[in-house]
Amino acid sequence: MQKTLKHEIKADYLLEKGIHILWSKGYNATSVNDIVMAAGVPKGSFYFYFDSKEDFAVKAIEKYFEAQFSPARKILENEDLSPKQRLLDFYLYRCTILKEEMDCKMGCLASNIGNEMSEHSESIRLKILEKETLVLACIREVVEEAQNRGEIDASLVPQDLVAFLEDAGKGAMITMKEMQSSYPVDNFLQMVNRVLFK
Amino acid sequence: MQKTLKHEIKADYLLEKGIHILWSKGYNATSVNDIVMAAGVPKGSFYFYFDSKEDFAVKAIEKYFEAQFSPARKILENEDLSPKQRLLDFYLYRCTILKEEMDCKMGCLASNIGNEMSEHSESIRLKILEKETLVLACIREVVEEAQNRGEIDASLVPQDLVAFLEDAGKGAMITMKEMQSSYPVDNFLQMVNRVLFK
DNA sequence: ATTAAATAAACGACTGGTCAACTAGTCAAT
DNA sequence: ATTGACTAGTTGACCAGTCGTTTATTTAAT
Repeated sequence: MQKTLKHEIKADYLLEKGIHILWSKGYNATSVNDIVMAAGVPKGSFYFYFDSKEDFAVKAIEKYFEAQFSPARKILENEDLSPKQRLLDFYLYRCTILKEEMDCKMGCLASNIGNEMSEHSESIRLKILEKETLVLACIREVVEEAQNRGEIDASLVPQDLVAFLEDAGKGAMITMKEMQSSYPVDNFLQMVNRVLFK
Repeated sequence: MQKTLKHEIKADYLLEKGIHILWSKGYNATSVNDIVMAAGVPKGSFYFYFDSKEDFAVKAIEKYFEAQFSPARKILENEDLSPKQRLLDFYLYRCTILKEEMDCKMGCLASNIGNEMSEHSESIRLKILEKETLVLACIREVVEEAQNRGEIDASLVPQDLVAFLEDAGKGAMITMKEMQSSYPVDNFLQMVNRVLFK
């Protein structure tokens, strides 16, 4: 068991170092060499901890979601605030991260890799789908709560509304990368306010 | 000048054959070999017609926009219909293309390449930005017309509305690829109707 | 004769992945 | 307590193949 723990720790270290490269350069432009060099680990070790580059990417996506979504989820589940306020805070938080932490240039790892690889790697596609479904479910719960309280137009189908908002955010993120400006994300936020408050 | 014409024709032929590969596989996963093999042309010729792979991509994006946006633009400029109806038709048309012609798997070349390459190729980034700005302007014109006629809520800033809709469509397209389902795009369309009709 | 165009071969660099040799530590049997 | 078998972990050389690009040369049209 000690071995297994140690194994996991080092695999996690590789992931930690590799995620940012994968995030910034995408899948195909990131080489196994890039990853092991960033981690200061010989190439052979990589294949002791991961079956393949694809396997690494799948695990990187998993780790990415855990790291990124956890704090956002806390906002969503903060019982001190009204559901609607939680939703607004949630989107504000995520947009702020996008803009500030990543200089409007990196977007979201899952979205980047998903767009690049969905057609060509089923395991990557399914992993992203799995995680995004989870995120959608969390948001939808709060939307339903808000509708029950009459804070949000109850004629909107929660699933559809949430899917639309997530997609709109996704698109704004990509345009943000293209423009290297925060305008699309700011605009998205303003529109979210408008939709949710209408 | 005859030479130049012939030159252009063959360059165009290369582009035509290469665009679909670039579209489907993305930039990094598409090799110059893939392109010349698809066109049945020896590799050396490629570099007679294009400075580099990057140059090829830039020109492919240009050609792609011309081919894809032209018919959509006609819908937008059809004076027989009201501006609002034109907008609805326009989005319906583009979504239909996305779903049917490409089996929910390919999305939009510009969006794919933009997301993959914006951070790493300034020439690609700027070309996409240029073309998308043009598209935005065309749509905005019709929105303004619709607002003047009172068909669309005049309190919405046209630029912001159009940017938001385009981004939402972009995001829906990516999710469509991830889900391999038309739901995101159908949902987008329904939401557009809701926003424009409100 | 001039020159655009076409071509195959080759370039060095790099790719994802393999592998046999090696180290260090564990544990059971002596 | 010491041994030897075993094993998790480590390592860099190496593989066959591909990458984007360049080149020298040939072909074809003017």
